[in-house]
Amino acid sequence: MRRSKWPFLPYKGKWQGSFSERQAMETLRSKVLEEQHHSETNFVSMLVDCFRIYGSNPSFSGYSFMVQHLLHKNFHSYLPPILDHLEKSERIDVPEKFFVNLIHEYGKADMLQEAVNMFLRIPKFRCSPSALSLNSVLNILCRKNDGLALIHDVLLKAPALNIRLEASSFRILIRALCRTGRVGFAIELFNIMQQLHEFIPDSGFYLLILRALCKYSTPDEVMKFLEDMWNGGVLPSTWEYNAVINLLVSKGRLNDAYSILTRMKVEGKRPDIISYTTILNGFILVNNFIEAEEVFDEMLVLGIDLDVVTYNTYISGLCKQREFGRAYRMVLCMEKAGCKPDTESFNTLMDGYTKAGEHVKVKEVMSKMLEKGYQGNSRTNAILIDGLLMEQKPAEACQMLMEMVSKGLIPNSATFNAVVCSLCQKNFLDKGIQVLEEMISHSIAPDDSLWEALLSAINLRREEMAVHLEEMILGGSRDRW
DNA sequence: GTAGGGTTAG
Repeated sequence: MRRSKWPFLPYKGKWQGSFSERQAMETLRSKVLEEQHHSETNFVSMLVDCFRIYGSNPSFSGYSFMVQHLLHKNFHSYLPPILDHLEKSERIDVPEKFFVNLIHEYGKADMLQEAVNMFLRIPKFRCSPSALSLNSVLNILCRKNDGLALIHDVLLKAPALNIRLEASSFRILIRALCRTGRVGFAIELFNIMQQLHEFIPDSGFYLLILRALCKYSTPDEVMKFLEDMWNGGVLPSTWEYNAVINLLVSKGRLNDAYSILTRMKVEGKRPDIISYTTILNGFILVNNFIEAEEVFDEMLVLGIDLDVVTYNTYISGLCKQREFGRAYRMVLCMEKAGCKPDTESFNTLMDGYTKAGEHVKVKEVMSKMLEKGYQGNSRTNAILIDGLLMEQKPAEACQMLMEMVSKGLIPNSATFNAVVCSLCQKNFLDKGIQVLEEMISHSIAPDDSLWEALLSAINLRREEMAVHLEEMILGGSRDRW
């Protein structure tokens, strides 16, 4: 519907009021725009004067406009006088939306205490706050770590403001607790919400907590909560089940992980490529190649389109079984099966050959990779360095590592540590220290074995020098002194 | 309606 262009709509029963307010607002708008701000600008009198010209007091729109203007200009410190004035304007009942916005803006400006104070002050503006205001303040407090400490106080004072906590408020709190890894408290609050406040949680609550448990908790806790969910008639999606499987696999609980896969099928949710690859990898990690093979076969039977991650995982399994022929063929043939290998496919194969001491084959795969147009990445180099260390060639490994660094490919701590250790053990103390300096400049922490190797190399050097010095002194004193 | 989540140097 089109709104009338004319301002002659009844406003508080008087169109004159509306008209003069419009004029005052126009004046205020232009005044604010042309005003060159300096520290002594008095925004309250600017507001009051604009309205006084037309014989009235500032309307709510006037206050609101001024507040918006100050927020827009980031003049937060000029707000208090305006707000004080609004508080004393007894004929204006301030709508709650105004405070929700203000609290949000204080949050954006990191003025958390001001936001809390504003929230607690709402009734003084002839407004009854609801869960809307409470949620807005909880939202900003939950986002920042500094804010979490203020939540307790806000919750304690909420009843005095006549605000009833709603499910949405609990959701904000539980989400914050989950995000910061305090899942135990989240579950506690979740229980309080159901028992004391008699809320029936929707599936969103369960999923929020389940996801956090997968990230921060133990398999037992996750399985326990999963039981609760099932009993509560809430079924996780494939997404959540995959997170559960991932946790179980990472803790070596392969049987539990596999039972989740079975459960998914019972619930009619088809486990996807992520579910299967995670389990496939799990069986390979614990050297259970028979089960791994079965999982892989099941994927093929179900017609799941294998992707490069699945292939790479499977290839790593073949390498662990020293089935290098099959692994090599798979890297070369997977493209025909509809999946282009990536650098990691070659890396996996090279890593397998390296661990088996097949250094000639490593070079062969490397040239194959380059021939096919793939560039090595930092892991390729790390694998090659590993090979050189195994061949007892620490100086060459060191050179390769330094070349990597100069190209901006920063190896991880394991590679750095291994190179420094080998250098020290072979008595290349200076080179070792040079690499150590490089590590430290990239904030990579040396591990205990490195310090040990370094110290024994230093001791060895000291003994050599002591012997050398002794010989020098004994030899020289005879003639000169 | 979609991506995301899964491998991978110890």
